[in-house]
Amino acid sequence: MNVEAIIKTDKKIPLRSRTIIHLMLIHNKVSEHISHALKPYGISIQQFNVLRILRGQQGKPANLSTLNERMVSKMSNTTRLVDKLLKKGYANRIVCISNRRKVEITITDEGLEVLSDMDSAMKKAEKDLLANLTDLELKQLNHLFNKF
Amino acid sequence: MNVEAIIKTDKKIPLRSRTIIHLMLIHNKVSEHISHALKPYGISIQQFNVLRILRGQQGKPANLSTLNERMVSKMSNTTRLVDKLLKKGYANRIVCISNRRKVEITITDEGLEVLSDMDSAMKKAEKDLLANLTDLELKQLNHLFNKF
DNA sequence: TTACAATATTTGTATATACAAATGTAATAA
DNA sequence: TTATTACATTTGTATATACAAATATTGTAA
Repeated sequence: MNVEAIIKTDKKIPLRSRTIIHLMLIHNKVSEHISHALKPYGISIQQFNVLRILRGQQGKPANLSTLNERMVSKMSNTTRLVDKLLKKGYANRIVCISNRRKVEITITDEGLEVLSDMDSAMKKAEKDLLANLTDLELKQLNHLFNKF
Repeated sequence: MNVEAIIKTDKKIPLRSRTIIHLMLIHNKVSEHISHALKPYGISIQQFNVLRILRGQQGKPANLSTLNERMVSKMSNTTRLVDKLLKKGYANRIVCISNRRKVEITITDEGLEVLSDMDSAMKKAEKDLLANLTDLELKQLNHLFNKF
């Protein structure tokens, strides 16, 4: 993936700018690929992410602030994100009895089922995207990412 | 930036998944920082990017397909993106006389002026974001990015 | 010349997102 | 008890984005 070729410029881009642009380009590629992999399930990356968090709770309900804390990309409107999962029957939402300001969200059996299908699609997407990187290189990448 | 700490999990995440999540987290951080840097100018990253492309044309007008080709993140609706730049007085749009299906877009003097201010803000944002990375590390990062 | 396909952009529509304000509930202090 | 503040979520609104369909123009073949 050569930056200059992709954005069709013949100018030399300064190292820092180039790194940022490169990151953006790769992010686009990755998120497009993942969205595409999830498309058959009619679910967005964000919704998928929330489902995974709910499963990770192992039965224990999560409230909105917990979800927000654990989401990869925080967004201001977790309410409406959960709305969509409810409508699809993948999640339940009840008002918390001990503190009625809070809300308790759990994943349904149907949610668990589709999620496990999505997992395989996701694994495949990850494998495709990282096909040219060795384990060592992936570790180096993670190491460099730690410096951000 | 430790992935597990940020998404608050105590589970060990497989290397590939971890890399993808890490990338997403860093992208969020970077794009938030940049949006924030551009906020005083009331412009989005996408609009800023189009302005830079227009400047790169050095007077030569660009049409929509050219813009689309050169944009870092392609999007389906460059028309409306340019609309916003027109409304702000940063760009001009005229129908191409040799081929009236096409449209010729140029940057205005005012556009050039604000863009040069935005450049400094952008440079600063890049410097902040990459403060912990040496030139060698940046090169390594770009090298690894090439494998995507 | 007419019909058809290809090109370039625009418009419509549904959905997503950001941000601020509003709502409802609980905790605390006077 | 009554205000006041803090908390958790929801709602309103403006803007952004994805995708498909529509429009307008040009090129080409019968």
